[in-house]
Amino acid sequence: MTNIKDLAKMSGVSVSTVSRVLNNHPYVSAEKKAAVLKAIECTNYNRNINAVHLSRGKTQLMGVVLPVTDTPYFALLLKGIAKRALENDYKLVLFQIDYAEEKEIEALQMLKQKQIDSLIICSRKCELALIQEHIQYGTIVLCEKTTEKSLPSVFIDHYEIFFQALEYLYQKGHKKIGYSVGRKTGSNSSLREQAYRDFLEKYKLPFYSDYIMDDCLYFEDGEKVMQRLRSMDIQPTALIITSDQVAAGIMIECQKEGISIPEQLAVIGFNNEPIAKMMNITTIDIPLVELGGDLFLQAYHGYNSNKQISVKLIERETV
Amino acid sequence: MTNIKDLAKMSGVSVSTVSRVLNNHPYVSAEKKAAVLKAIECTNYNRNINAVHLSRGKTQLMGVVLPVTDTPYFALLLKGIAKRALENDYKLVLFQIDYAEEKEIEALQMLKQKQIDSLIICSRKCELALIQEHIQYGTIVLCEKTTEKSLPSVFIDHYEIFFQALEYLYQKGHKKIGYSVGRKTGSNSSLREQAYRDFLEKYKLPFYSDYIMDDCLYFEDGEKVMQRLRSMDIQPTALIITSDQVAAGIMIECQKEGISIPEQLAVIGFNNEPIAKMMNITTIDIPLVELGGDLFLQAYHGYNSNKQISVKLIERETV
DNA sequence: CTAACGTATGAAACGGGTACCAGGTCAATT
DNA sequence: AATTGACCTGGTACCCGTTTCATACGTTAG
Repeated sequence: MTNIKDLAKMSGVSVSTVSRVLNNHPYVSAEKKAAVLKAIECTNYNRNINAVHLSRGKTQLMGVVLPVTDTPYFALLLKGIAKRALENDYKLVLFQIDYAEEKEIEALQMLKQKQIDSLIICSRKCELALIQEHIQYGTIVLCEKTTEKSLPSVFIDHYEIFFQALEYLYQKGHKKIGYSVGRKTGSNSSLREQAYRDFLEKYKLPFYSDYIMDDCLYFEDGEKVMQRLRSMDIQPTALIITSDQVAAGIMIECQKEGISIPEQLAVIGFNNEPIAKMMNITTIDIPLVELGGDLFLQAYHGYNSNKQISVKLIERETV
Repeated sequence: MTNIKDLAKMSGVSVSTVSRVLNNHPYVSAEKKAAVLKAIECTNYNRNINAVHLSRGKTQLMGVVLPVTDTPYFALLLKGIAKRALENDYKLVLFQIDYAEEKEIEALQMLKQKQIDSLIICSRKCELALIQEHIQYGTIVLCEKTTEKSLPSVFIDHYEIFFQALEYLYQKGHKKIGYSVGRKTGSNSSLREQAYRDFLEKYKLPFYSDYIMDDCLYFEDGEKVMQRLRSMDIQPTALIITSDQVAAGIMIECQKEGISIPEQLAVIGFNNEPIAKMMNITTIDIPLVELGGDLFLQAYHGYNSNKQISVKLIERETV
């Protein structure tokens, strides 16, 4: 492998000059530049980027932490991030960590070790304090409503939108409302539960713990939801489902069983995934691709702001 | 930032000894080791991984080239790759390149520049020859049946399975068979078209160019397919759709329009995505997660083999 | 008793760039 | 004529580990 020194020797200039040519710096005469370029071509030279990284202390690499990539929520988020990364010549290091906290910590380590310049955490498991400790090593952007104002974030107010969806169902006459989430822990789910409890409180409705169903991420989880519903003494008349594909699964299941939607069961989906439009699912429109793009840009520029993304309910035919 | 020299000074040993401790090499006395460890703790030391990379010439980074991440095919492939990466302490650099050839080349560049140790190309746009040129810089694994035997690959024989699906439909009485693909170019699609033409040839069936529909990747493309079908003079009685989610879209569209499946239109999906099971779609089962895992392992170990993954038709209720 | 080997340690070369600083040329301004 | 400043170039410190080589000590086998 030829290196910058070899190039310098070959083209009869100093390494500084070669470096200038490589980086398109000014103040290089046309002849020397040509000589260097020729040497580069002859030797099929390529910079050792690790040396560049070491020297510069930057890697043009951004980490992205997410639990899975095969649900529309994260896939679309990633799509948005990747799109902006492409535009800005940044590479992404993917931490698909399946909610394993130690791998999350590993991502933080990589920031500390300068292997990545910045980090986007789409879904967090570790303590905020731990993240706080690491912001000195690079920008970290979260995708949640942080109470810690010092942490940058792009987020959706899940409390607000969830409350709004509940109110909407209530206005439509529903008093027994259940909901599903991807996992019960996690800040978004906490906010949702808070909204749910506050809603029940407001209208003096009873709380049934089995109305909250977790582990609902995939299409086929719709089946599971319907099974759980069947096992309940008092069945809900409406469901909020935090992913349209799960809602779609529910609809297909209901169709098989002859349960009519929305007459016998109302359903509100989430994310406004393509399937929701197709199946006319009433849903919460979340601009995930944009959101992902904003996450990238915030990490890229190192802005320390908390940007809220507004979302809205789309009325279709499942309520 | 403290570095290895500082540690050496602090603990009264040489940098070599510190390096030995850091890398768990033998031949370090207990006392010195303890002293170094103490210094590491006191200073909250972290290795500059870029220096390690430069020195070692390896990065523990693997590139993954794919056009998009938000279709089940690629999402599941990625899931399989990511799972193995997690197990083997490798990090992935994602090149979500939207079929932009120059970005594919960039990935190859990164291999050349030693920023990544190896590269998985899930879907290729550039010339094989170009890839060939780069194998000297690191392992490259393709996800296609390569005629160039010198390139490692893990693949599905799309010719074989497509022909098999066509035969299956023919046995069921279908003679007007259309199909959809994600994009028309690309080696898998070429193999499919070859199988299609050979099939028509075998049974002396006419070729209609509009029976081949491209750009079908997403759920909502099912709508598009049905629109195209409507515009045809002679409509096919059966379709092979290279993604179950598109097939699902077609089913939902047919349901809206009162077209019964399989009576009026037979459909074979692809991938055996979760939605296929749920909607009872006859499909080609492709173990994508495993396939992804194998891609990783091949890249990881640098095997230079061509591994074929076997797939099979799953009969359900859409044919 | 000595050769051979395992253990322990440090010096220094090496990986390959970047960027600051110093020094020089030449033309334009004062 | 002297000063200024833009342009050009090279030397070299620096980024920060890894690894090889040389050295030295203590023990064991022959």
